[in-house]
Amino acid sequence: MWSQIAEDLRAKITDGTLPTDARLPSEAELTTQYGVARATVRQALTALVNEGLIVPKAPRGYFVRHRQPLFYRPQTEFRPQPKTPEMDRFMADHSAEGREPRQSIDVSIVAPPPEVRQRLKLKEGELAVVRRRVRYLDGEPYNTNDSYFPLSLVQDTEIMRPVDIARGANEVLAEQGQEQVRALDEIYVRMPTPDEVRRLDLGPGTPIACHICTGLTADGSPVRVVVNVLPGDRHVIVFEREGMDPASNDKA
Amino acid sequence: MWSQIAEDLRAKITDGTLPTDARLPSEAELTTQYGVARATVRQALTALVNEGLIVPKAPRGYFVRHRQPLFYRPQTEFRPQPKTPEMDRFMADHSAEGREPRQSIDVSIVAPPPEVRQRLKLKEGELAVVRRRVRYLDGEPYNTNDSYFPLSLVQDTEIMRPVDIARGANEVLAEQGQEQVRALDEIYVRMPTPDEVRRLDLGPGTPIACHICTGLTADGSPVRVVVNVLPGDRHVIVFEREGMDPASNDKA
DNA sequence: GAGTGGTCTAGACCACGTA
DNA sequence: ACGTGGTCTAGACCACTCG
Repeated sequence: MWSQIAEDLRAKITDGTLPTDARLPSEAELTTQYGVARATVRQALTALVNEGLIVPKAPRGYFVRHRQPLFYRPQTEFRPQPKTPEMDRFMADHSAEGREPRQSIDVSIVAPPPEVRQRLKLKEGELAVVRRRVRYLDGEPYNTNDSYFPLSLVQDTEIMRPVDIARGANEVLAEQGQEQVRALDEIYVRMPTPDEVRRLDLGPGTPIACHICTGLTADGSPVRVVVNVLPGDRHVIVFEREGMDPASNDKA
Repeated sequence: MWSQIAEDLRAKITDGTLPTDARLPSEAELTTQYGVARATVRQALTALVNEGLIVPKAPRGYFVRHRQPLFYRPQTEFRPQPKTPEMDRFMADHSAEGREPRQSIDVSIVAPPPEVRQRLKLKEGELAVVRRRVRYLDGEPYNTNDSYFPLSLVQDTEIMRPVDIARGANEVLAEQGQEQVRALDEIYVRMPTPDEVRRLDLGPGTPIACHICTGLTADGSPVRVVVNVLPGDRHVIVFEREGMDPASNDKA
């Protein structure tokens, strides 16, 4: 039974018999060891791969994956904070720590995907400007950050140029009379699309958090939608709260 | 090539040719249709299952999975809110909406798992009280909520009884001179353990968010750790913010 | 060249719902 | 009774990397 083999190996991983980065027995070894066909061993190993516990490295074997808190990076994203002007916060946060942050920016005019179109309250066919970015840390892709703006609001502004905006996009929006004063954050958890796998170089068994942030003006009309894709193996979302009720929906 | 088959089917799902709940062609049909062996078709289908796109239903076929926002449930968890006394917020929130909330409670004394032990700053071997709960909505498991307290703090209090605590656990802690005034929230995204799959009845390809909340007193010592496990297909984490900087670490 | 995983074939038997 | 997916076998060839 393949699930038995998987269970054995899983136990050895979680109890430390097979530590991080250790090499598992080869498929051939496991077939003789358990006296089953190779496909059966393979099914067990595939299960562990999809659980995110191990990773197959081409012609060298299966290896125990790095444990979760690899990048134990408290994201300041969800902690209300004073503005950090002059520089993108991602860059500022991480370059202060001996890491090497880098990002690619790419600006284009697109028909926004449905989930963005709805949040921006655009009609079918209306266009948006998207600033698509991939952030890297020490050369590894860390997350993506796609900011969508209604084309009508930002046409001919700095936002359409594929470089950092030193003042921040909010300033630019404010100049257009579209100051953003409120935001709605939604976080979805799901498996990545093949596109996301490519863009972020995700291993198998790596789920992602999709953080969609909708920025609103004082009168409640949306002026931007930011879609962040955060690979689960590289992110811990952290925030602090003051106040009495810590356990969230927990009272007892 | 199995990835070609997967791509074909994936396209049909995302473009709506195969809508939600539609039945895919059977493995046998696909083998003749593509002229390949069954195992090859199977590999393609398994990939889609692990992406969370389809679900195999025992002897009836593969079906397109419900789309993400099944329970489009704004969680109030992350929005600082006034206390709702008298009743567990989970129950209050959802019974107000024609849903049927239910929860099981089970209290025990345990050696806490490492991630809890560290956050409670307990020494190796020190014990904790855990109130383990599974929340159900309309009969389906919705999430789990395990609250850990240092045994020394809550011995012989209401917290050790396996029933709702009307006043809320915070009140009880406060009476012990351990009022919680601050909290640290961490959210991890990963694939579930087999345990979690059982407890929450998770389908394949369903990642989870693990929300760990550490409650602190005024002097910074931890008094409780709550581990919430939120299945990705049943949760959208939502919160609102006031203030200028909506796009999180996004400035440009 | 040897060993690895990646892919594929062509069978087989089973449990299980549905008709 | 039949068709479904779930499991398993016993092979095969490949591309790749390593020593």
